[in-house]
Amino acid sequence: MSLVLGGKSAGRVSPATAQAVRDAAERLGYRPNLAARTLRLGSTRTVLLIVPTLTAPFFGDVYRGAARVAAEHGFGIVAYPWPDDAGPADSPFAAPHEAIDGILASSLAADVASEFRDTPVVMLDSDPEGHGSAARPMPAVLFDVADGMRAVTAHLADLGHRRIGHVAASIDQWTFHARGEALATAVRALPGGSYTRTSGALDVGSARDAAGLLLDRPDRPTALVCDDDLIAAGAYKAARARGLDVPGDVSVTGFDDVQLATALEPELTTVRLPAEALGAEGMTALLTLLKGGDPRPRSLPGELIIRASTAPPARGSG
Amino acid sequence: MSLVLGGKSAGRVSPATAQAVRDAAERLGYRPNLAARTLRLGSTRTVLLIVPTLTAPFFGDVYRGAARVAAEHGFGIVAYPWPDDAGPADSPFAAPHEAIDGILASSLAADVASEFRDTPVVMLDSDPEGHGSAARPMPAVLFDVADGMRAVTAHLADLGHRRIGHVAASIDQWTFHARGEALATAVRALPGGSYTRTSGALDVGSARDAAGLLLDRPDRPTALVCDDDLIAAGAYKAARARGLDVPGDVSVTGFDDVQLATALEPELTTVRLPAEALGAEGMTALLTLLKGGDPRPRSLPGELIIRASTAPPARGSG
DNA sequence: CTGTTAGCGCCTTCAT
DNA sequence: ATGAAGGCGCTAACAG
Repeated sequence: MSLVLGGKSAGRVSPATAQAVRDAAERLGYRPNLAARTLRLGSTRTVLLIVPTLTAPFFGDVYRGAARVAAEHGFGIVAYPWPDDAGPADSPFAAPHEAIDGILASSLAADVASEFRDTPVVMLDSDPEGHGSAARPMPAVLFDVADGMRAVTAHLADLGHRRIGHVAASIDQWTFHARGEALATAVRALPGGSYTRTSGALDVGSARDAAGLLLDRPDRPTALVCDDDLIAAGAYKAARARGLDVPGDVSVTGFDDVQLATALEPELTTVRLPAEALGAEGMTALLTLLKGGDPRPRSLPGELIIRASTAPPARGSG
Repeated sequence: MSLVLGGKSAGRVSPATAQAVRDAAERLGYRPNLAARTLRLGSTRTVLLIVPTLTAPFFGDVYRGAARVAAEHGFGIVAYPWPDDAGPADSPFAAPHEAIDGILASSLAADVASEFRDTPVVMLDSDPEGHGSAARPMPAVLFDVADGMRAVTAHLADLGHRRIGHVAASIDQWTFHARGEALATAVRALPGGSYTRTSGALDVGSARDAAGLLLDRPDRPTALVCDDDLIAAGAYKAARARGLDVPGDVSVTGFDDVQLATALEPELTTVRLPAEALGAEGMTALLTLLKGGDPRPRSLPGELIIRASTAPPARGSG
């Protein structure tokens, strides 16, 4: 009968019959029942993309990239926004667990990964090292944030900066840990380089206060490297509140290149991350994993976008 | 046997047996199979939340609100980011259609709603009137954007503004049409009020150019009302490029109160929309719809947040 | 080459 | 108060 619709008709049913069946199906508005198929096959051909609400600007691009390669393989993707303030405690996985074949977990806190022990998972922009009791590295696709931070440092060094302040995000995510380490290393490797650091929550007010601490030091940094673009907006405010010009008196850099970067005045020098590629590579890795393969780790380079928030340090302060 | 797990054991199985079964289930790591249950019941207890990628700032809050009331009724929610630039043409509904019980469609373009003729749907912040061939109003929960625009107008009028320019988003969404109409009406109702308007795409550059057109007019408006916060950022840029101070020379207002509003300098006067409530009310309406009821339309008021981007017009220009 | 059948795991009905 | 059985719609294996 309707095994035509499965696409298995090749060499089974006569083309004419096949067409007739298809026509009838179309006419009656027939739709294959997903639940029955899932029950029979034992797989849903659906993967769950977990994103943190807070870091959402990317989300659309990551989804698009993942959805594209998923579609090419007959998979669908649904998104789940992980509550920002939630540890692994309140796992909302009542339903999904049985309803999906795999998980793409983007930018999660270090220890939530342990939630999905029994479902294939690829970490995106997240700590590949397993945390908690049974530490075991997991497949991952990362942004090469270290390379991005080195590019930022090199750019500032070229301009003549040596005293560099880091306004960090006090968020327990791999990406921020990696950003901080890479920056500290790069600045300290600079001849005469000095690295100072404060941190705050991921909102404008906290970032302003954190940046202010750095700007009030006697040996005030000539450049503020911020963990992301929103923090950079806070740094702008701190500078302005002290009558300091950006970039005349302090250079400021961001990270991520979200829309905010060009909304600010002056426009922000920042690092653009290939979010869509992250989603696509992640889905590719998950597909490999589901086929029993062992996806090799990938790291996607960012791109330094130089705008108007960086300039040579004022004379006498460098 | 395991009908204990269905919670139907009350008055059927002895408590001791029930407990024994539950223990065994726990020990063996038993999980009910979702696909089988779905097949049997014919419902998935899952609803799809469709959000536009572009207007995503809200998304997290809408989801949270919807998920909360969904969970209270044993429903789960998955998110689907609708491609911004897509009309109804490339419907990606191959899979979801059969896998869900209902749809919450947020901030969609006017004509995409016709896609889901055969699935219960509640429109969020979207045109409740059916478009296309078979126009039929659909259940909806809206933001009372008209009220918000009236509040903006009243605030500006109180400050002494009469010549008000509207920097509109040229996006075919109910919310923007409604914002525009409400503003035009409110301004024209003002004694001596004059309303002028330009529009552009939803990005900073386009908004800057659009706002610039207004600022270059001989009878330059003393206040620029923007369709959303991002557009307001563009208006700031246009003003600054012309040596005009905000709010000294031009007042600027936004809409939505996203994070950007406080990242800008000066901080933006805007209208805060209750996104979480939108999600919650929407889910409640959908639940009613699924039970065969007829949810009554709701409209959720916003709140004018007065910050530093509005001030009385400069003397001689009002 | 084509049609028939068993059974995926669950819930509901009916028989004990 | 408990156990047995049918069937949801699909696909893969098998019989014709």
